[in-house]
Amino acid sequence: MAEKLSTEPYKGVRDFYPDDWARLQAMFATIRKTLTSYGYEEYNASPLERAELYEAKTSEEIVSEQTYTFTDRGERRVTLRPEMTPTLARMVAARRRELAVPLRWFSIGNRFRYERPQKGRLREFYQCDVDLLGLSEGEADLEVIMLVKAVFDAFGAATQDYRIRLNSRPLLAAACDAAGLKGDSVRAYMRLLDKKDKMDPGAFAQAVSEITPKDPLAVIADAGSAPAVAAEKAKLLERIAQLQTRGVLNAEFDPTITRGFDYYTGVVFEAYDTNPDNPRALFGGGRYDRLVALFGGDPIPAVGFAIGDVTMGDFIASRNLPLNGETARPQLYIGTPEAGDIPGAQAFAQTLRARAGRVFVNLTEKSLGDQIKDAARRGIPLFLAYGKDELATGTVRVKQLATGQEEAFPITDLPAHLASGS
RNA sequence: GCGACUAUGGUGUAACGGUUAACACUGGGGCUUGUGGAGCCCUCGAUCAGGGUUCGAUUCCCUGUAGUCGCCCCA
Repeated sequence: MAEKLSTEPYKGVRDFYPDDWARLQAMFATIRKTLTSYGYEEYNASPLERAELYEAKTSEEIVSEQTYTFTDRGERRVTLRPEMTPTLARMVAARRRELAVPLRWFSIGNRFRYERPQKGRLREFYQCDVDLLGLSEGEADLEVIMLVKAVFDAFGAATQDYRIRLNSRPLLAAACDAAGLKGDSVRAYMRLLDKKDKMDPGAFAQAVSEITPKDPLAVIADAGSAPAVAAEKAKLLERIAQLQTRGVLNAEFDPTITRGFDYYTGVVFEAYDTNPDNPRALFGGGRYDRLVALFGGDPIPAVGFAIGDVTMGDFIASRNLPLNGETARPQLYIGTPEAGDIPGAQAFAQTLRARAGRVFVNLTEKSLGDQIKDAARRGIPLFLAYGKDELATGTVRVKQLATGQEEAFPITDLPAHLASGS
């Protein structure tokens, strides 16, 4: 070995040691349970996609500079998926005639972005994408936003812990139109709007005046002068009122919510942490009615959102919400007084494993006392020795490490629940 | 892509430009060969990399790398 290998993970990505992975899996389990209870089904796909999939709907510049893209040995350009929605649209379009719409689908997996890592942003992160496809605006939008609340509820978050801020792309478009904005200046204005929260009011007003004499936000505030704006605004406010009656009490209209992406065609929304120290978007999504049609055929309208593991993890930690991430630990440590006891102990363990026990057998030559210490250090709650004494008496003594209490059982009749942790 | 700050055993910290880089935890071993985590003893283990200044660099300077935080971007 000429040079020592680094133990650091690659830039911007994380290692998940068993405790870390268990915590992440616990988060996913909560989300998965909530979504499946609403009839949503899980799908998945390879993280490798053809680069054209992203080039089709966004600029080549973004694909080349902010994705992991390479050319394979067959001269195909390949991208590590930076998001799931194009993959979803591709999969749905491929089987559009055989899938039963409306589709309620979700997917949990990793995404890759080639960017400078910073707070809440890594080069690989996990995300859960939730989508409802095949229905136009209306009830589908409401259900999806109710799902946002359901997921927060499942984590034990209170209504005042977060806010759901809604806006409408058609409303923004109508307001920009009424203010006389066109083309590039619409884009510039939207970018500015997205940053309004971070800017002081004077700077914002100054920046707006450099783009347009008339601020579209003022048009939205006083919609009376523009019928198209008034209609879109009324529709959105009506939707928020409907959410209120369905128990989503923290939904509110926020005309500064834009979402960075072009494919949204209707409602857009973000769930924000109300903790002022963590003013981050926890969930984000919206309606995209024309994306599936990029693959040909009739358009399939869709609405959905995504939950990121980093921001959600920060939220859970900052609120001290419970997350039981230890369920996969072994529950029973079988000690072996002599090395010759191991084959018998393994056979005995096998009877427990067959009944869902999480159990392992000591393979070291440590003394029995050291084996108990070892079990305690590993956080395994139960210990039993399996050697000549047990074989002679036909009983095993199960010791609870936490209390030191022991209970004797016949070898042939050890309750399976002891080892399965329930 | 741009900028700021940071970098010492596995972890957390110390060391004025000057002895053998210190301490705690962790790890390994022992006291202790069929039932405990304590305690005591022993022990492994580090100056991110490369240049420069200097009699002498963990310390000062430069470059690189990595981390953190901003900007850009945000799917």
